[in-house]
Amino acid sequence: MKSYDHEKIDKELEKKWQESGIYKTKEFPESKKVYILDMFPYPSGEGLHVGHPKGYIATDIYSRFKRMNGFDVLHPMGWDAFGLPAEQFALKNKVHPRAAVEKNIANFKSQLANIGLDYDWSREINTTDPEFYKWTQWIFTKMYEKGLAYESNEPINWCPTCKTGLANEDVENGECERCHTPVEKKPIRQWVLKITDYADRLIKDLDELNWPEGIKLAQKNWIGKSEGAEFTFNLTGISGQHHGEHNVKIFTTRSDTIFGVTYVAISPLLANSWLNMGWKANADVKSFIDELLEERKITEKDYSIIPEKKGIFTNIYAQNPANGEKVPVWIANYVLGGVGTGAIMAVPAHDERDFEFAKKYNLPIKEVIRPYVIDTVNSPRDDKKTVTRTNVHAIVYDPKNKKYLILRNQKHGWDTVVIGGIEEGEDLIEAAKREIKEETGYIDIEFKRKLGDPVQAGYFAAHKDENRISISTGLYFELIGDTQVPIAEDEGNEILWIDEKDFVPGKMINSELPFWLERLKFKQDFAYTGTGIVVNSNQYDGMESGDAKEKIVNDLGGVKVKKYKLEDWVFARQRYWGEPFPVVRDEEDKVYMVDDSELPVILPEVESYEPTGNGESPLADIKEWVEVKGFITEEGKFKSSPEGKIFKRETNTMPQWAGSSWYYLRFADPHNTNTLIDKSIEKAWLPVDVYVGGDHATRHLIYARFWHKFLYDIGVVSTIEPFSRLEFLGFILAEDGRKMSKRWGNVINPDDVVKEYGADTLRVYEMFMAPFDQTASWSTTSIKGSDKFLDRVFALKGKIAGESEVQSMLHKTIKKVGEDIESFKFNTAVSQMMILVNEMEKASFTKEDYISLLKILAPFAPHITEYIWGEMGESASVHKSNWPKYDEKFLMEEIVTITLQIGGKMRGTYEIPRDSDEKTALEGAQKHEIYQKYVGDKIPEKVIYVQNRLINIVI
RNA sequence: GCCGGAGUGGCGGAAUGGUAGACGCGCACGACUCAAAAUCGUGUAUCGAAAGGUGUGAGAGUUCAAGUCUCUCCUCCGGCACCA
Repeated sequence: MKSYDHEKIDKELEKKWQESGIYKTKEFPESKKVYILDMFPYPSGEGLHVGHPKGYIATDIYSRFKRMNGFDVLHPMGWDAFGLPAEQFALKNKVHPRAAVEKNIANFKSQLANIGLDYDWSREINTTDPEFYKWTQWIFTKMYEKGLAYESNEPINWCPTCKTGLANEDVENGECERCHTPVEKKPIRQWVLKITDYADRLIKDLDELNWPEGIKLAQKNWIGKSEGAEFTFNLTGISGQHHGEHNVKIFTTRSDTIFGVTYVAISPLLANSWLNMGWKANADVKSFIDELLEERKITEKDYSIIPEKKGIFTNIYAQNPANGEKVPVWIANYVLGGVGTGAIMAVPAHDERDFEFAKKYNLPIKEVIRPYVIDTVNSPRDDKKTVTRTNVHAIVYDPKNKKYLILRNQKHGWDTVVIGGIEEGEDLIEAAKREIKEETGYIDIEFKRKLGDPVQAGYFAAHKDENRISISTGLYFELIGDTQVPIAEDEGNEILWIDEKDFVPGKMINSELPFWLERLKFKQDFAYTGTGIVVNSNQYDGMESGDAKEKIVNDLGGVKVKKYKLEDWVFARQRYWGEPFPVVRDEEDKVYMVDDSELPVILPEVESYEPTGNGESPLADIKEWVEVKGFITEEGKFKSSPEGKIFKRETNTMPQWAGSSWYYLRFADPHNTNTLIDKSIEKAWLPVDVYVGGDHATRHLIYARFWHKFLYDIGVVSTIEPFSRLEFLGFILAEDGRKMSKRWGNVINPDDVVKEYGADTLRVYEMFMAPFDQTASWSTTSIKGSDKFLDRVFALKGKIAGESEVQSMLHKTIKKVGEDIESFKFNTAVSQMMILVNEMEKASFTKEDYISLLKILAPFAPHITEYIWGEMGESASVHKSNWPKYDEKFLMEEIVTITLQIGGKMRGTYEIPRDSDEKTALEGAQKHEIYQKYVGDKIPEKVIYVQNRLINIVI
């Protein structure tokens, strides 16, 4: 039985807080401001499960904490209610989406209220409110004016189930992310936003954001910038009436490998367009193209299929602009039509895909990049001359004893493989065998294989006092007999057989060793895709990859190009429940933006809002809405007028992500009818200081950043990024480890938890159960610990005494809880308060101590702390009190416990006064029986003393 | 395949390079109770009778000292996926 009635307390206090308006945000911050924001929810019909409020509880704690520290806090909440989910819910339940949304919002609000969240509801916003979407439409017109919104008829992703076009971001593995139907390519008229114009800035500005690195990286990958160049290869042998240019453009990021091109490969799509332009290919080629195009249709639907590489020679040749060489042009299925120019220069020696293809069709492989390592231990020295040597590295392995043969240089202590130069008339293998014999005496060895092309290394050779550039070929031998002849010349080397575990970089001096090991272990035959020194490339020989890239592009007529994986944002949906576009067309189909004075363009009420599926929105059927009379103003905008001509409205609607791309601005100035946000208010409250939510790593968070940057460019906002800090939350799974879902019958409703344990217990448990950013499973038993904890806090009230024995722990706790809230480590904050409460139960404490505990617990458990606060006769509200200050002097104990280690092992502890010097600490240790036992009268070899912590006696 | 993140008791998890397992759940025993629940107390990594040994996915390394730093490998989760 609980010692307090949580149901009664919760209800009374929530009512009190609402009435007194203690969470009302000021229009302008008067002191330091903090804007803390949750990713606003889509109010689904299912209501909340216990996972949903986790982020809201965290922001609630954070904002209460900040408020107690003197900040003016903006902590609002609203609803992202347009879009497919709401519409589908409405269709299923045969209600109007607006009615469904209103009902769901009411339900959500009551559920949130149960948890004691401190939102200022006077700032509530809703993306489906015309006063809100007026500004969504307004932003669109500005984008159009700046050339960032355009119409396109290019084929786009189409979901046949949802009956709408989709953005790339809405497609997962070739399926619609909502219903998992394979998407099709369908050419329909679309509004598209030019997000690619902002691609560079979206990458660059990530640097300054305090976001989880993983999210930043995901965005970088999604934008997928690659810098390279386009080269033109002239074609010969292209027959027929091909009326295109007789050349092909290729895109590459590795211009430094252009001398290694041994064929050109084009995509089936490009081949097909050549056919359409009159290329007379032979029948085999034609049917092969058809085959590949068919295959592509399948792999576009199922992205998990990566078909075997195949191709066909076209009888066409392409001339390499670098060396004039004519190389065959192939059609290859691994070259994608939609990427780059749809054609590549193939460099099998340095690209794995080209390598695989070249192997299959017996195409030549030409090495042009040589791996290059600079020795980090014996780095080349500026003041020494440099000598280039070509040599062999003999790796000799004894399979019987599983050992490698090495030489240990006595003078320098180096371990090295057998290395030797190549003498006149010798081949590599002969040279290696001779060296092995001369330096180790072994003669019964068998050559197994060559370890790829040479590797170049730069190092300082101390024994010769010169820098060496060494171009080495690795050769692998196995020992077949023990016969050893006398060594020809003794260079002071010890001949050793060592274990595999010692034949590793770090133990061996050879900086080429990683290459040899990799080639020994994994790849007999491979493409080297790294960078290095350019070889076999005429005047570029000897340059480093990076320099060669630059120079080759400039010299050989390359055109520098930046490419992105990110594509422009397909912004129209052929559905009802979204923001209408502020767009009309005249009879010649010319497009006009609606004049600002006409905004918002209100979404009309309709009887049937089912999607048509023919690429038209349901709005197209409402003639009285679609047709509107008006005229075009001098600024080229549409204004309605009963006397005007007939125009037709755009009938697509905006996607779900439109409103959420800027909603955070509106919270700062939610009722402004003149402008999106007042300039001075924007300057005062923005940016969002802490943004909390999950999911959306690449969609919402890229779209919102894009819109924000645009609004910055047109002077609406004054910061280049919307969300300074992002805290990503981990989800709460059901007790069975699965997602909570009606389908599994494992949903835990927060209302039930609140009823059984109270809101505070729910809050404390959700914060305590795991680190905030980590996914964790709900536990119906573990929550009892949090419940018990609050009960014990309550019980402590009767134990207040006149003197305090808990000062040190209390101040330590104040410090830690504050720091942990600041860094979103709520689980350890709770645990620290538990430690304090445990101590308070055992020791005596004062009223002041107890008040401090209530204050630091208040953000986590606002109801019970406020209740006790009142019972104790304190005035006002605990939530209006100041965060207690901790005093450094209580953090330091007078007597410290020293860990006694003998030889690095923990053997015991003892106590000495704080800040004792080493002598005192050692004396303390020597008194210890453990010391006597392990050390006795022996003189320690070394004593390591870490003040106030530990002493380590090495013997 | 590539890029991230993570592997610690029966479970959730804690640990500025310095006593591994804090805190909580669970469990065991005890108290209270006719009894149970609730509550409180004690114990709880592992092997060992003990002394002591062993332990943070596996293996190496650096260090007086490694869960923590370095390398190799394994497993799980997330993202991207023939991007030239």
